[in-house]
Formats: sequence, structure tokens, C-alpha cells
Amino acid sequence: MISSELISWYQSGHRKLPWRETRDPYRIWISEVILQQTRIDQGLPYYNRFIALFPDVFMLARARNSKVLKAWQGLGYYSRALNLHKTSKTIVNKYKGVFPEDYHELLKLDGIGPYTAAAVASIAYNKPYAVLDGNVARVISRLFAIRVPVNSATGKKILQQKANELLDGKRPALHNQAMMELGALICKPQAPLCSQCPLQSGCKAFNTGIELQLPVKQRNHVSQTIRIHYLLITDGQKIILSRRNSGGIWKHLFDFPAIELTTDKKLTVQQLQRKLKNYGITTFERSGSAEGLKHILTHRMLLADYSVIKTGKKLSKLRTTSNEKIVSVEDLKKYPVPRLIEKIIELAEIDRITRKRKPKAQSIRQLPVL
DNA sequence: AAGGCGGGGTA
DNA sequence: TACCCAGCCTT
Repeated sequence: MISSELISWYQSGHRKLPWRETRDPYRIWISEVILQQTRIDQGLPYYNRFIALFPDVFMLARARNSKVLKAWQGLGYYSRALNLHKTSKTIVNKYKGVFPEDYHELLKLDGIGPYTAAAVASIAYNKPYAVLDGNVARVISRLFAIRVPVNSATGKKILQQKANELLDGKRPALHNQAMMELGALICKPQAPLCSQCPLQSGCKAFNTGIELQLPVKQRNHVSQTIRIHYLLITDGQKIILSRRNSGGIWKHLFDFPAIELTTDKKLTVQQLQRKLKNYGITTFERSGSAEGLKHILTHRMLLADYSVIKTGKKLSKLRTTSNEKIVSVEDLKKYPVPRLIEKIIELAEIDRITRKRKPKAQSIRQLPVL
């Protein structure tokens, strides 16, 4: 009943999107992972580039890890790209390149949770599994005036149950996409377009005038500020990159050697000299800098400074750690970096600095200036 | 059950 | 500012 209204509405005017033009489970999967916690407007160009680079699961499985991350650069939540790559290899090696159809089999794959498993199973294989994402949670919580927090365990259980009941078992692919489209276009968080909603008459929230109070969400995360000073250490030809190999933020992406500071303190000469001495740098010139670059993430705010450090020595003569890489400045753009680093590279005009420095080694100023 | 993980758009 | 987005993973 609800589903037929919903599907009619969907068919009369949904957005045309590339992953809706295919039944290829590979492409459906890629689109679903890209769209995890990501708006369609933001994900769409990434999807097109990604499919052009890696048209099938074999191409993806064969690709270098850095190339996959490079394709993901700027999209955030980089573990998605790592899991995507890992799972492509699983598909090739364990499933001979054919995506499993079974929901529970899909769930075993890295980076595939309840939502994505249901999405792939239903959209690619038309299996009767109801998706529950942010859109669907909002639609259902309003439809039935459910006040249980949608991000609590019990809330999810209740919503999933309702989603299962609503599902059109004969047309799960259409039904699921219609639910999400309704949430995105009509049942919006801020200003829902109830007058245009095909489910208006049966919507408990609308009928009682509480649609703006739903859905209920718990938790307000505090964001902490972190100050970090990046060092762009260059001899005029090459520069030091640092590969982030911790389990934390920007895993497996590259940034620059850095000094972490407490929020209200700036870098001191002593800190800089000590850090540089670890590399074996005793004479240098600080040829460029900026401070107070704001980079806002969901759970923290980074306040970034940087200094361009021109060394007297060739970088190849320096002591670097195993996670650090000395790369030529022209190759810098080949490495996957977070947005903040991308911005710093642009701001610091690294290539201009190196061109200027080319002519003669004796022009090096050996004054430590701050 | 709670917290970590990006980046950009919107009000 | 705060919230939201075709969520998942670890602890």
C-alpha cells in the first residue's frame, strides 16, 4: 500500500544517476561505499573517476594501493578505500570475481555492513532486504512518530523492523531506492516538503504536527582543537613526506613531518632546531611560512601552521625514519594526501620555490631565521 | 554501547 | 555554531 504510492512517486521523477543505469553489482557496490556518509553531489564525480580508472573488480584488485587512495583523495573516511581495495581482492580470489548474492555472505566482506549488504543484495540482485540509512531512518521515524533515538541500538532495531515490514518483497530494488530518494528530496531534515509527499496522509508525524522534532538523535560530540606545525623540508629538488601508518586519522595517506603543539602555543626556535637536528640538519633557512590554517573535521578542529625549511645539505644525506619518504617535488602530486596537505602544498608554492633555488648551490643562505 | 573516522553543504 | 550526509569498524 505505502510502497505502491512510494514507487509511483519515485518512478515519476527520480534523479538520473549513473549507478541507477546498471545492475552490475561491482558498480552498485562502489557507489554504495562512496555514498556512505557522503552526499550525492560530493560523491558523484568521484564515482565517475573511480569507474573510469577501475572499470571492473579485476582492475581494482590489480591496482596499486596508492593509486586507489589517490582516487579517493579528498573524499574522507579513507578506510573505505582501503577496505574497498581489500574486498576487491577477496572477490577475485575467493569468489572468482563474481559478487556473492547472499546478504550474510556480503556482510562478511570488509567495509560492508548491514546497509551496504542490503543495498547490494536488493539493488543488484533484487533480493528482499530493506535498507536502513539516514534517509530511511528519518522517513520511518516520522511516518510512525517514533521517538526512540535513531542512532541507539534499540532505535535501529525498531526502525529496521518497520523497514522490513514496509518493504515491497517483489520490488525491493525499486522500493529501497524510492525510500532513500524520498528522504533526500521530500522528507528532508530541516524543511521537509510535506505538501508534496506521497505518504502525507499516512504520516503520523505530519498528522500530529511534530515532523520537525523527528528524528531524535542522541550524543553531541565535543570537538577538540589541535595545533600542528608542518615542516616542508626541502633542498630545492626534493622534499620529505611522511606516511601516516597509525590506526588514527588519515591512515596510509601522506603528510609532512610535523610538530604537535598545545593549542595556545606556537613553535619555538628550540623545538624547531631540535626536530631538525634529528634529521642531521644544522644549517637551514626558513623561507616561507603561514599560521592559523583552520581545518575542521567532524570530531576535531586542526589549527595548522607550516614552515618551508631549506636545508644546506642534500636530503639524501639526512637521517629519516622508515615511514618517511624523500620525493622529488614534481612527483608530489602523485601521492595521496588529505585536503589540508593539498591546501598547504598550494599555499606554499613549493614548485616556485624550487625553481628559484635551482641555479647555484652557493646561493644558500645559512642563517637560521625565525 | 560508545567513540573514531573527512570533508563539504546548509541554516 | 551545529547538524547532516546511500555507515563501518574497533574497543
